[in-house]
Amino acid sequence: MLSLKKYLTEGLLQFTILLSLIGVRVDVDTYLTSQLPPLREIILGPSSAYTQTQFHNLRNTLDGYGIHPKSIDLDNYFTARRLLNQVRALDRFQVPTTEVNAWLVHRDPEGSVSGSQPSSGLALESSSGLQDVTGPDNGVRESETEQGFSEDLEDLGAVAPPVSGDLTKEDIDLIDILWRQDIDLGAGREIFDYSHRQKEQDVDKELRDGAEQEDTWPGEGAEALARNLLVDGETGESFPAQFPADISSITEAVPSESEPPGLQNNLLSPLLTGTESPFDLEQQWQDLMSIMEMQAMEVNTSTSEILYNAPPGDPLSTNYSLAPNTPINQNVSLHQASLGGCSQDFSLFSPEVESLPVASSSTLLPLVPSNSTSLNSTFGSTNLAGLFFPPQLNGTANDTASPELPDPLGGLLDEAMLDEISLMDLAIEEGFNPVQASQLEEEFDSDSGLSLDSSHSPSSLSSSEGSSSSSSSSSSSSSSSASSSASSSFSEEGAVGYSSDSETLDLEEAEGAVGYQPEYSKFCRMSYQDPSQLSCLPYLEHVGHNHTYNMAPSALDSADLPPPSTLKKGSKEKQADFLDKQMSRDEHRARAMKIPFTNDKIINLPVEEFNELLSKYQLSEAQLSLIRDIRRRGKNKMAAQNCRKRKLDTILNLERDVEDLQRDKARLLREKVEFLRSLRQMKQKVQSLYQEVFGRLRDENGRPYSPSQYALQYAGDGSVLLIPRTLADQQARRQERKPKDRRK
DNA sequence: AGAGGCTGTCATGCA
DNA sequence: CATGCATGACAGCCT
Repeated sequence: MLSLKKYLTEGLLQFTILLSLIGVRVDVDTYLTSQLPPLREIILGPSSAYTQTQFHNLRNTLDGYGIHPKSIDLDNYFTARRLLNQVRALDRFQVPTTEVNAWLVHRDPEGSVSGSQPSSGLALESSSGLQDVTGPDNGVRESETEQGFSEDLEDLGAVAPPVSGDLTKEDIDLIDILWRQDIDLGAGREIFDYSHRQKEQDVDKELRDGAEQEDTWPGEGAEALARNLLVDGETGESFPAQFPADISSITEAVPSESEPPGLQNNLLSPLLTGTESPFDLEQQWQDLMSIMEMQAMEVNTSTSEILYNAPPGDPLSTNYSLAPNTPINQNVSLHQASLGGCSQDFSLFSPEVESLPVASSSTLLPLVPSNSTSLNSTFGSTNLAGLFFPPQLNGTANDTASPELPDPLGGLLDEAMLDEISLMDLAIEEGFNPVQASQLEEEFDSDSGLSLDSSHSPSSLSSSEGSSSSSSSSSSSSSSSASSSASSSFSEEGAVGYSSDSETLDLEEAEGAVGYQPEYSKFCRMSYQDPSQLSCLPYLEHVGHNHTYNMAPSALDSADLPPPSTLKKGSKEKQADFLDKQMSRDEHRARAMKIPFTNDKIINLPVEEFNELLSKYQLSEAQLSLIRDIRRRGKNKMAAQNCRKRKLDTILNLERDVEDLQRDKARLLREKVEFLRSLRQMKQKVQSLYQEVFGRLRDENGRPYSPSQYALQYAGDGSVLLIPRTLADQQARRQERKPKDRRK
């Protein structure tokens, strides 16, 4: 009853804490009275065999380490593991927060520019947070508030994770509601991880029609182009174009502008639709890992230049002044440039220029170079001209619209992949593989649902622990309650201990000579039988190798008790025989040699006392030799047991470390996917903004610049320059060589 | 009967 | 050098 009460309390507490942490209020009384099945399981005790160990969880320590698998204290171990797992699982909900906090360190407080500055329309700098870029919640807000986008280029790297702290109350409520709904459907918490939510939303974006999409993108539901799917040149992942809201926000920041309705379509014609071929998951995993490593370097080298090497000052407060030495454009400043309507701007583009953005039905992503310079590589260049102008704008671009090479990451980062990542993560985090998970699921489908935790520990699935956790090895047919009582009494009595001596041992003293004392007393006293108990078990067969140390006395009773008739016959003889058998070889030898003290003393006494003891008796040389051998063997026996225990602990720790590392790996991978997704979106936005700004530039005569002749480029001081394209191309080539040289 | 696990023991090295 | 500990290897026993 005590354990039952503890179990109930523990289960309810955990459940309540869990729910409260995610914002769900729990009225325990209500549940108690309503007798919902899961809670009834908690109250009355689960019937699943997996939860048997919970019953003898009498000492609930939270260390979770150093538990010998053969120890009956595995219950504690399992409980601790389960609690730890649950606690660990709690942080999953908050992971994005920590990430964002770390990334926002890069934010330059001086880098932002008031939205009133029209030029800052490059909008890389408007005051709204980058969080607008990513995250379903943020996506909603983006359309709602039309804040445009945000942050200077230095912050581009910070776009990946959502700022949980920025979640509005509505968002949180929505999350809670969704979670509660999905909990009923059996969805795990991971579903509500940010990546999952984003995944879902992305899936929605891809699969749903416009009507459904309005649910998540209320602000842009009317814009059909918003449903255009863009495929990232880097990852190949298709995703919905988000420019409409962004661009409209830009145009709001430019008061003199009226937004031509056709512009967005021009800018945002989809490159590809999200068609992915079936793929082998494992292969993709390997590909993903290798590719990501490569791309990590690429991103680090390329994006960091443009994202983080930008001058700390406001790049746009001084922007648009032409480079003084620019041979052709020395008189042209963006400050002086008049901003015309976008439609006009684009109509004034050269035919090559127009061909791309206008052709919304084209399979080529506008602004994404289809020649060798992919968006990924060009984005890293500080040369915005090489960056954002489509190949059609370049001199070479018009030659052949070579089909865009599929990005090796394409398809790997799609939603299915993300799901797999999360699945794997789930499996790892829960401590068992998916097969086991499904098996467990089946079992708990037919049994108790909430008691699954006891088997989350991978080690709990091993057979050795199955026999050690309870008395089930020999009396497995006994009911759970019976076994629990048996094992509980067993554990309480500590009936087994380590000594080959049949004498009553002072265990404290016996263990005093052993290094691993606390654990050793629990786990390594394997052969010791209390004489009082031995008297009840006169027919134990294995004297030297007692493998029954895990069994409860009752189990031993039932297993080893002879028929009553034989027991009645000469029980004293049998008892003596048993005791005789129970003695170890050394004890027999000691008895044969008439050693006047116990083997336990021989083994466990400190050297001084041992020598003192020897000096008290007149012992022959043979006796002394035997005594020393007994002492040596006894100590070595304990040492061997310690050694084995240590070895086992090491293995278990390594196993745990592997799990942790796998969990970290999956998490990092997930974060990376998120980051890449966000980065991709930012690239698109910067790209569109480039076109936006460039299209509105006018020379002294009020005419637009030809994209084939001019390009925007970042200068070292943070300003944005309009330079001739030939110059820009040269610089771009130089930029491309640098990393190669570094690699050499 | 054989495999595999558990235990004790020995040899050896180290402190 | 004696002692204790750690550990690999081996054998015996058990399931």
